[in-house]
Amino acid sequence: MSDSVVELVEDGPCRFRIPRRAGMRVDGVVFATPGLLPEMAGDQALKQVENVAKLPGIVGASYAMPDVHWGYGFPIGGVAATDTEAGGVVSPGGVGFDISCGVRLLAARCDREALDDHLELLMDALGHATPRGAGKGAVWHLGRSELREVLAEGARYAVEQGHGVQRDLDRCEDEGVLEGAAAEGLSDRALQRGLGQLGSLGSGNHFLEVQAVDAVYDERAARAMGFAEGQVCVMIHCGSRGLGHQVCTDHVRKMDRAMARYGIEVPDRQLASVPADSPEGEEYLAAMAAAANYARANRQLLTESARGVFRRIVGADLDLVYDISHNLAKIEDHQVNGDRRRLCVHRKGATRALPAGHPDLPEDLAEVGQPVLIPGTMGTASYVLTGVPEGEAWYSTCHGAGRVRSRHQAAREVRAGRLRGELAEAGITVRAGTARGLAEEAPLAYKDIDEVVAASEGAKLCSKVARLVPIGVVKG
DNA sequence: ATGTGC
Repeated sequence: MSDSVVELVEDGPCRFRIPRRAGMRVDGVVFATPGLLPEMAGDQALKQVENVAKLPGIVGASYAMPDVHWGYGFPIGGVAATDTEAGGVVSPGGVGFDISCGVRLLAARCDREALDDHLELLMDALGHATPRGAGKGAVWHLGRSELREVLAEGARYAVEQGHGVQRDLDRCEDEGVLEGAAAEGLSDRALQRGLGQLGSLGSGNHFLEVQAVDAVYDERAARAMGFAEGQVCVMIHCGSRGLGHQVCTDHVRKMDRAMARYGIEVPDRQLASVPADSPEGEEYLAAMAAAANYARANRQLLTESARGVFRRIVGADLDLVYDISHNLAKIEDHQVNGDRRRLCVHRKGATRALPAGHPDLPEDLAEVGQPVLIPGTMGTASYVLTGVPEGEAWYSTCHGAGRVRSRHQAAREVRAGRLRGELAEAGITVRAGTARGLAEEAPLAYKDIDEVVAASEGAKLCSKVARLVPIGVVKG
């Protein structure tokens, strides 16, 4: 089909536009440098940006972040907001299978020199204390009633049960709990999968990493966030495991059937969606919130197990810098053409980035903005950014490096043993789940994180606070 | 991402 070629117009620094044409309700906007545009053979990411622009009720534009790549229905690295008061839809594909997958950063009360003598011991202990791998759990074995509490109350319930401190809630997005969660709406299969996985990493690109602050670009922000150059940090990247996956599967199926009743047609079945304020839409948002709460509690429990290891081996405590999701739909108020509107903002592989002065920020971050946590790959840097007042795309930015090689292709090209050696030479020690998993996550399978962050900053989506480098990696 | 694919 000739119309499958996407027209892309250069439209300012780090910015391309996909002009509106037949069926599109808004433009597509791709924040990237030419070198970061998807070029993997068969990569349909830009076509997906165009498809998303056809969703009922979409406002602004169909946005793509510099780490954009091909995903289920929506591209990963996509942001789309719909007007809930004007028939705007919600789509599970706009959130992704790993609901509320996200990143949490902890600052250790020690500098990197403190690890010199016992890094291997520390990594062995972290590897031992961190359940991981497909289908594997869990730090906390739950009963059914406890699971319901986790789904309703998220990290707040974990902290109430003694797994954490008040600051863990103060520094978590939504203070640790997304309101409006309804565990009753979850299928028995979703609940069953959630029972045995709370406090586990999963697999793929999920990790727990010991890092050091390598450079600080914004001293004032770093101080307020709670870290300084040379300090040791722990970054945890994981999500809602099998439970979130099952919630997505269940609701894609339901919406696929319900769509016709609302007169909704989408260019790709993977974009299955219903009005956000319809019974099916509200049911999805409530189930999604429950999965998001599970993800936050999951990261909270992994935090507690890492804390135990750090106290025992290093004698240092870990303080939460922030916890932020990059796979979520949220109901948010925004200005649209001069009017305050209630939007359903889908961020899939994209991170909320609130600027200084935003009312949703905790008091001690009000003057510097929300920490935006961007994981690199296991051989490369990670970043802490913050939102900026210009913040287009409903205050959103990138979420990571973004894949450029498929898992299959990476596994074919990379030998795990050799990769492990290269990482060791670079001073990075790895505790891997499987050799295959390690190869699939090799740095060469991803875009250059430094370029992605530079493009995000160049597009005025965020501003750099600090760069972190890996020391030890626990891989799923 | 995922008890790794209809």
